[in-house]
Amino acid sequence: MQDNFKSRVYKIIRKIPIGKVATYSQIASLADHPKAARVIGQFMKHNPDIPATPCHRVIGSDGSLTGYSGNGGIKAKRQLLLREGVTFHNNKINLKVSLWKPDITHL
DNA sequence: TGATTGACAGCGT
DNA sequence: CACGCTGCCAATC
Repeated sequence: MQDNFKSRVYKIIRKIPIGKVATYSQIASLADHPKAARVIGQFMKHNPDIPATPCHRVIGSDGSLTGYSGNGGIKAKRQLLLREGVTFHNNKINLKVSLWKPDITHL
């Protein structure tokens, strides 16, 4: 188990529940590298564990879809999220409703 | 070892 | 509101 930034990112993404989405920046922040949002995208593109890493649940800071190397590209990504119950607003996701909340450990 | 890349973010126009 | 440029970071070639 390496504490590589990469592995950590994957772990975080795997924790994203269905019907929710997380932003690159947010994941990067959870991975202790708030500025490394771009790197997240690179790991996603490589996507070493497609079934385990729902990269389609990772979106831009605005709630807009970016990238996606899958078949259909952005369109497919949008469809996938819609299918999971994410509320879209034109071409953007309603973060107010669908943004994933990283483990609320305390409280 | 060094340089380039890239699925972002933020600010300015 | 839409588009463009710059800054940042780790991985990959």
